[in-house]
Amino acid sequence: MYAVKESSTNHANKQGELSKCPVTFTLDRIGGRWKALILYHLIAGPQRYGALKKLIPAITEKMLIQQLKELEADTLVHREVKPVVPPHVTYSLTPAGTELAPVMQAMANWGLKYAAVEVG
Amino acid sequence: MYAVKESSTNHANKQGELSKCPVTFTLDRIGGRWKALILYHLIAGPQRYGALKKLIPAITEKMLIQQLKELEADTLVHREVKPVVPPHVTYSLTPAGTELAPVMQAMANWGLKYAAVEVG
DNA sequence: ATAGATACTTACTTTTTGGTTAGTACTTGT
DNA sequence: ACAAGTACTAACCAAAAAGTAAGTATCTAT
Repeated sequence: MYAVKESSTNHANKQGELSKCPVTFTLDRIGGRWKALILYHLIAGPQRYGALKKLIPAITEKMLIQQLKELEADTLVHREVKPVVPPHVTYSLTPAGTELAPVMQAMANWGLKYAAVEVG
Repeated sequence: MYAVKESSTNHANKQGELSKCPVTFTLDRIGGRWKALILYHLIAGPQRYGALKKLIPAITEKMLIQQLKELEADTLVHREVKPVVPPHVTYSLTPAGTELAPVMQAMANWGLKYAAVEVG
């Protein structure tokens, strides 16, 4: 016979939630499938909405806009609208977004090295 | 009246999938809510399963083990079992995992800086 | 005999994320 | 009058990720 299990639930563990570690803080803003990728493509400079769509062909319009909005809300990207028709909207990194560049750059470096390993 | 929409679906865009960018490659292995955090806590050195659980109180056992397994399958972490009872299992970074440290370190740096901004 | 320690495993449910498909606004050029 | 171009928006549904709660194995110490 075995003793009754104490529980390994998230709820029971939530006590530690407030004392978040810095990595968790960052992950909360740039985690997910798309955000780091979007930010990466903005490092080189501002991009129009349509340009981002082309740079990240796998993303759907819904996701691209949703993620851009969230990044904007977190003040990582800046959105600029030229009042013309058809619309002309440009996205760029804010200072806070720019300071994330090392993260994406490190990812790119690692990816370059190990993608090559797996192929070759 | 409007023209019929072409489609902005993922399927239609999948042509670009093979020519993956290096960031996507990296994200495929360390993306998600937990992996970067786990790797971060292994930078300082090998950790037992139970130690990781304490270092990351918000994670459930199921997730911790599942993520560790995936990281192991991607040869980012190494799992070592001492054949004793009770079990004694140690996780550590592989060379490939170690080379990801700059990513997590950059995240930690940014997190430290901007978490402070939000509070202060 | 049984409780304790450690590292898992499994079945099930909920939550979150993402995809599909369609539509809108507005102005210029034909 | 209408098609084209650009940047969205919204309703609905499916899939993936994560959470919950419980159980298992094995040896040591009591």
